[in-house]
Amino acid sequence: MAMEWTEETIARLRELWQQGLSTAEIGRQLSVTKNAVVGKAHRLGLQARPSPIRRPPASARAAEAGEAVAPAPEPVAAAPVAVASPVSPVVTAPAPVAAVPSAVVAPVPASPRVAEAAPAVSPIRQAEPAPRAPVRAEPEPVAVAAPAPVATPSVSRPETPRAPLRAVSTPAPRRSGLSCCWPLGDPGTPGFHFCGATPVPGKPYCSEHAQLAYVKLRDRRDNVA
DNA sequence: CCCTGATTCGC
DNA sequence: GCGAATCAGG
Repeated sequence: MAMEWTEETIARLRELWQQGLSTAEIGRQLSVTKNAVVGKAHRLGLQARPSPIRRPPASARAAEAGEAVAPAPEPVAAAPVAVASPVSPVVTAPAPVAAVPSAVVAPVPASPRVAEAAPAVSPIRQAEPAPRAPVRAEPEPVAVAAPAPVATPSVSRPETPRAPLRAVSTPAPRRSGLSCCWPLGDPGTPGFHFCGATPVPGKPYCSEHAQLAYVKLRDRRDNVA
C-alpha cells in the first residue's frame, strides 16, 4: 500500500508547499520522496511553482509520435493577451508568501548544535518572490537552515528513520483556526504531533517555533535519515 | 554533477 | 490514488 496521506500530512504538505519549500525539502520533512510530494501536490491541485523545465503537452507528443494528422492550427489568433497577470487565482498580493528562500527553511529535526551555530536570525524577509537561490550558489560559505526541533528535550535524536508515518492517531489540529505546525516528535511515532499554538500572522508557526524555523543551517540535505 | 519541478504510467 | 521512473531546465 502506498503512503497514507492523512489530514495532517496533507495539511503539512500544503503549508510547506505554500511556503515555497522545494519538493525535495518537503519530502524530507514528511519522509517521502519528492516525487510523492509532487504527485500529491498535483492531485491536490496545489498551484504549480515555477518549473525549471517546460514539457510539451502529452497531446503534442502523442500527435508527433503517432500521426501528423492535425497540425494544430491555432483556432484563435494569438491575440494580444494583454490584460492581467497570468495566473494568480489565489494570491492577491504580489508575493505574500512567496517564498522562503530555500536558504531559510525548515524545521527539520536536527541536532541542537545548530542553535549555537545560528542564533536565530531575524525572521527572514520573505518579501520578495525570490526565486530560489540554490544554497550552493550562495557566495557565502554559509548555508541554510535549521531547526532544532523537536521539543522533546529528552532525545538527542538518533536520526529519523524513514518512518511511513502511520498509526498516528490523528489528533488533527483541524484547520479551523490557525495552528502552529511545528512537528514535535518523530513522524510515525505515536507521540508525534504538531505544536498547535497560535501562529504568528503570515507564518505557519507560533512565535517560538518561528524563531527556530527561520534560522540558518549548514546542511539541509541530510538531516533525515 | 548537483539541484529543481512535471508528467507518465504501472501498480 | 500513489509514486518511481523519466524527462528536462538551471
